[in-house]
Amino acid sequence: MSPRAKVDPQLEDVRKRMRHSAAHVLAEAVTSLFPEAKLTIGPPTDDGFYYDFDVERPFTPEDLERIGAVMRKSIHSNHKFVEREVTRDEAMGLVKGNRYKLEIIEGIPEGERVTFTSHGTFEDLCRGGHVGSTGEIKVFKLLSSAGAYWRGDERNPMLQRIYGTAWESPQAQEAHLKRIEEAEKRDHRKLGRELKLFFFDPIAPAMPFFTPRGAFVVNRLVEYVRGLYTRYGYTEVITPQIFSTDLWKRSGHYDNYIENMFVMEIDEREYGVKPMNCPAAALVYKSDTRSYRDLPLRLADFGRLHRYERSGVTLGLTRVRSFSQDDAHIYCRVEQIAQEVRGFITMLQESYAVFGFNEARFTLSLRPEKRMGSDEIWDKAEAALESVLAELGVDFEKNPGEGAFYGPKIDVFVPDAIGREWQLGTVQLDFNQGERFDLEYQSEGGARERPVVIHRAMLGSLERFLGVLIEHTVGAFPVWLSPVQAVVVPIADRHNAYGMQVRDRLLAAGVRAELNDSAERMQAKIRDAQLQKVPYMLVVGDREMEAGAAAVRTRTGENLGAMSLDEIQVRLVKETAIPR
RNA sequence: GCCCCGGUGGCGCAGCGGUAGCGCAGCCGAUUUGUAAUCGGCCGGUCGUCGGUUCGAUUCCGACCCGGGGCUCCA
Repeated sequence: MSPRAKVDPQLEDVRKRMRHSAAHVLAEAVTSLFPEAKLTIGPPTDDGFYYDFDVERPFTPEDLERIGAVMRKSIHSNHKFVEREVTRDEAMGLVKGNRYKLEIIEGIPEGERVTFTSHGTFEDLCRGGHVGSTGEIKVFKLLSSAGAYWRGDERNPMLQRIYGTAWESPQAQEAHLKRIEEAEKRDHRKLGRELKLFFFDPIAPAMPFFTPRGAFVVNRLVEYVRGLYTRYGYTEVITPQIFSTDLWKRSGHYDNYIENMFVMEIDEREYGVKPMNCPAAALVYKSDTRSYRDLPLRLADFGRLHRYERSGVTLGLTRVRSFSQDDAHIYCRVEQIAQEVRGFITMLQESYAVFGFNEARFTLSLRPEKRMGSDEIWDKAEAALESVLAELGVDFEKNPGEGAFYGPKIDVFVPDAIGREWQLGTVQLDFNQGERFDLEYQSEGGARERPVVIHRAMLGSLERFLGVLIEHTVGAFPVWLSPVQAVVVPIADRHNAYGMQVRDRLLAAGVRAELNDSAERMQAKIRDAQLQKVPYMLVVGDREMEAGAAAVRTRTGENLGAMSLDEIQVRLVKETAIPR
């Protein structure tokens, strides 16, 4: 399901003007109800608009209602939007006392027009882009208010933002609100509880507990990745959880990342819980002498990571403080970068196709101002990444200056149910770790050389991946990932014994089957299995018992009719196999 | 970290100065039923924590913890 359907550009333009205009009307209403409010900015957004105000106190839901009512009046009056150009001095005079608007005017480049737009008696500094009159704002709804920093900088004062949505017709708005509602039903936090996959407890904030069902899914993902690793030439290591801060000082985390780490003191020695696997990988690399013949060396590590995320930034499974990644570090020569990245991206594409993540977005982040490593190596590395993407036909955006100080990277983003994008996969070249840990290998000529390190994760954090996967599938995992793959539904008590045989046979064949022998009616058992998104329901009654069969129903509501147990077993064994 | 909102049995909610109720789930009993909820009964809550106001607090106030919507952050 694509997060945003394409709409025709003309309609998009009308919506944008309408929403921008709605923001003006909102500002007008707030100004009339709260004369002391200072106006700042109010742009249209993808599906609505907002306006930020500097006010004495935050808005309450009741305020929003009053504001909405005043807006409706203004729209009813159908005031024309009129734009006028003013001189800078005039503009400064018009906004005096409002530091925000002054700042905006100061930011307008010399030679550019400074304009104000008015409707009725309200006027606001504005570069234009409105509908003809307020009456053209067909429908709108104020949705919420929230704090937001001026210019998005937390050192600046906090403003109060009001969010709204506006559409060309009540139907369009209704459809939009409906979409939001539907998306909420897919929220992985809600589904995680309903499907009994995971939960949180205040005793360990932002650290998920996986129940047997959730743990099964996570483990299954790991098994799947391990299967790929075998084919793609990786080996796996297991490393410690906690290291003396000596290691973090050496790796640079102590200087740059310590505020995000869990640190403790034991026996007068300071330790840090690992937030990343790389230093441990470096130690594994150093644990033996390495020759150019050993490269590329691909070391996978599913180690659990802990990061102290600031309170207020965590979100369900998608942003947690305890997680594990399908992480690996590849040690190779500069000339091998392209080959390694190609292999990785190929594997990533293969796996995303398996999960149906067709809308993945790739970004290529290039050298920042502050960086380490020679220009020559950056040239080679960036060229390698870019050529691999081009060669594999991957669409990507370039983000100049966005690379890490230690190397360029490719990130892969996938949207959740409401279109928020989450970074899952990543490949980061690292010219730093070799130096810091004094990593080397012996080359053909016997010289000691530094390997390049490639950090890479495919599914990324398994927790986050699961969260996004739940939203994509609405909890209906592919059969091979389903914690319960089939439920046997006896119609009456006299079918329970046979039902148990059916279940045991499937269990013996490696299918995760359950028997629902409760005193409920068949309908209720089916409903329960449906709600739990169990892919197969095997109904057994007199006829099936007689025939050594089960009536097969799928969670899509399809009734496949009676099938022999042999047939069912073959089908389920096939469908529950981990893809490869 | 910042602004706002919220925390009542496993889950979803109501109540809001006189120590709590509903639905679902669970348990027990009855029912034995052909593709999304059979009926009846029962159990279950120190109303997030700590402190204050009050004769009396789940209800009011404060602090803290946790969650949510945003902002910031995500070397």
